[in-house]
Amino acid sequence: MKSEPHKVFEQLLNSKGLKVTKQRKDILDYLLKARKHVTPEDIYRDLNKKDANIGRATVFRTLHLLENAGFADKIQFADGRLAYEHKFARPHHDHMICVECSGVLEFSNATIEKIQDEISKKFLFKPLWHRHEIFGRCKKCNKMD
Amino acid sequence: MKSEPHKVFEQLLNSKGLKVTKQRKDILDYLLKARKHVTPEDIYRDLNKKDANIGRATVFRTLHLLENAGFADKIQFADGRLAYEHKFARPHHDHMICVECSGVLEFSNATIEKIQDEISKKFLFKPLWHRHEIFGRCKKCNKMD
DNA sequence: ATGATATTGAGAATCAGTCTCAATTATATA
DNA sequence: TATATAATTGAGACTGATTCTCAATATCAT
Repeated sequence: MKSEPHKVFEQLLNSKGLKVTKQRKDILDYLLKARKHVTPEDIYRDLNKKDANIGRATVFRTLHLLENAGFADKIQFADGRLAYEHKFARPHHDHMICVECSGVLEFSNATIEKIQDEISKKFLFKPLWHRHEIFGRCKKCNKMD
Repeated sequence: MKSEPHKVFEQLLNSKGLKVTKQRKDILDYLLKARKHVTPEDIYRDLNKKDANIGRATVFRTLHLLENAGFADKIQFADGRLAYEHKFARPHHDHMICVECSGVLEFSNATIEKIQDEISKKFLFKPLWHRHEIFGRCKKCNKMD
């Protein structure tokens, strides 16, 4: 049986006249099962380990599709590498990113969000999305100094 | 006569056993005079228009140097392009970035900064720097829709 | 001025991401 | 189910940004 996210994804594809392909399902699956942020290269490598072969281009194309549909979000590590996470049944949150181990902690704060909106309004700026990342050393990496 | 930032920069170089070269001074100068965020390519192009020829590698090397020393900050536009600004006599601030025209507005808010610190403390995360960018449409670009 | 050392620019190399295009696959409809 | 149409695919060429390599050059302490 299909999981809810797969259903929702297929609805999106149908509504746009796009096709439900094995590759698209595999990539969504991979994101759903990942316990952490994954890079496009992770997806490419791991999916090719198994049966299917899947091109790099398809990985990027599908990630953009998911991102634009609001089903995935990306973050960027301190060295510039991009990584993705799915957004199904996950409320909005921002990240603390360890500069040593690239570990990611999540946080969210209603007051910050509210102030952001007020600031935007004051500048007549229409916010579409934001990125709030705190870079530093996580508990573990901080100990080792 | 030398501006204060140049003095401070040369002190840094001396303290690290690095040399004060024409290229490094030119790049700092360029950043100090720029009225907006500039890309490495801007710097490369404009400095080569004049007398000096300066390599791309040197532009990147010097920007990293300035960034690590805390004399420059970078932001990233919606399409991923990087741009730099100097930080001399400029208090900390964050950015609103227009997804249409790449225009940048600055904001800063003490309450947000305070909450960030509290959150970090709660997670035993040692914050080093942060990036808080709101992407959207500026007043001008919003009108045109 | 000299010598030790850091820095430089040119161009090769790398890397992530995009593009092109012929072959393949999904889907609507007969 | 077979067929027609249009979207999708993977391979590999391409791009643009950044880094690397290295011989030539510039800085600086002496």
